[in-house]
Amino acid sequence: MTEIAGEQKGQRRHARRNHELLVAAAQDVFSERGIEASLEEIARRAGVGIGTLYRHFATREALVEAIFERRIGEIVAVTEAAAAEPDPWLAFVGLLEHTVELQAGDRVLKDVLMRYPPVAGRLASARDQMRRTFEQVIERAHTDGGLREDFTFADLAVLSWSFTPLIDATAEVAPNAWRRHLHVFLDGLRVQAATPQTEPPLTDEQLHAAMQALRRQRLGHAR
Amino acid sequence: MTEIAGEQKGQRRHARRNHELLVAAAQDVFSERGIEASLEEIARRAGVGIGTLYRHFATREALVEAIFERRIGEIVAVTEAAAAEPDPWLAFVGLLEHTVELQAGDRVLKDVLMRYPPVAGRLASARDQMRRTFEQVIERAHTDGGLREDFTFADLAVLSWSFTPLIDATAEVAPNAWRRHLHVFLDGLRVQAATPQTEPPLTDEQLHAAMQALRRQRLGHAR
DNA sequence: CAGAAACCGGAGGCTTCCTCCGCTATTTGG
DNA sequence: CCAAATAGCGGAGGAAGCCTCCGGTTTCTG
Repeated sequence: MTEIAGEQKGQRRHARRNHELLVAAAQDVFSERGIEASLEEIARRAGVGIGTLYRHFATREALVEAIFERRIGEIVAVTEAAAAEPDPWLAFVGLLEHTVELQAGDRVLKDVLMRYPPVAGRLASARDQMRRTFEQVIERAHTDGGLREDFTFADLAVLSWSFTPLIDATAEVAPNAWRRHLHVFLDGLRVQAATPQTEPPLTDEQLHAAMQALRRQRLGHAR
Repeated sequence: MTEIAGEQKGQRRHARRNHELLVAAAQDVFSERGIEASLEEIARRAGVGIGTLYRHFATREALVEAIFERRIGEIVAVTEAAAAEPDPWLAFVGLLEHTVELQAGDRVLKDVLMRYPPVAGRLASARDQMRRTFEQVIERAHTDGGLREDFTFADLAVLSWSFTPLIDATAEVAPNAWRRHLHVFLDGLRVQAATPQTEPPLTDEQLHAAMQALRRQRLGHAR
């Protein structure tokens, strides 16, 4: 179904060109209007028929994925750079800060992380790589950084979702407000502050289900 | 524009009846399908033409408001009950827990708080009353409950928004997951855990603007 | 250079939002 | 008690978006 952008012999020149025009137009339109922008407008802006858009990208998700294929390397690089900090606690804090900064600075990215969590598909391997990085940083912070022991990767995922409404609300008026929220949370994440938790962390299965629920609930129910 | 449900002399019997049918149908449909459910379906379910729906409730917001007019007293009561706890810290914790419980337990309420923050309108006085309650509880927790000094009402509002994605994602799979998140945050809110904040709290104006941004950004931009 | 494969674009069916207006039901004045 | 007035009803219809389908066009290949 989905076109794989390869170097197919029989592929017409304009097909590739249209593919790129569409991705570029989608990038523009999504960042102006949000991830729910009209696909017809994207086709119009790309100077292409709506049918062409749908042939290249069978779903809105496919279009989003194509946009992120361009940027995913950069995102992975940011997380790995943060992980390179030698002090375990500072690495942990930096990783969180840079992750949220990325979300706060790019509306499309934020929407994607919220609404189209990469539960599967071509971006999955990048996601897995990021997960490993996060887990290493958490591990280091546990053993030698003063991070409370009961904090898991799933907690981190959940935490990153929680910033979305805050970022949406304050983007125009106080674009750094999220830092205040994170600061308090970080104070609660130090081992000295920790008080026994009663609620267990999400298991991997629960986390996976939660990501899918997020995806479903966000836009439209009947599909 | 909006009908004021009074005891107008010249008002026909069926007008009032339809008003109630619509509110009841809206309650049902919104809780089944979410706050974005089709208004035409609400009209169908109420056994009424779409035109009638729009005459009674000029906008979706008006319909939402009418639903909450029924429940707002109960919500205020919950917050005041929590505030009645004598121990200042426990009162603060209980207030937060009960507020989030309310959101987690009622999909429509959660959506409303997120998407239609009562920035104005008939529900404003209830909102103001709740704000006073919250501020009193915060004040008590500051002076005698071990709450960190830099925590303000605006922080609390922002905090309550932050639960939405978490609740959405985990409602089916781990309906108490939000408690874990809140627990960490509360650990960070104790004065012993507090570390100096660099980012100032939102001012009232910023909070107001943030609420309006939330309202706008959520569903549809051009309206 | 012609046949074939790949590709294009938009018409059209469907859904939803919201407005407008002809019609019905209820009320009220004579 | 009967009509004129008026509050209220309901759905047709325009606008916009989603997605499918298919006749026509472009590009490649032999």
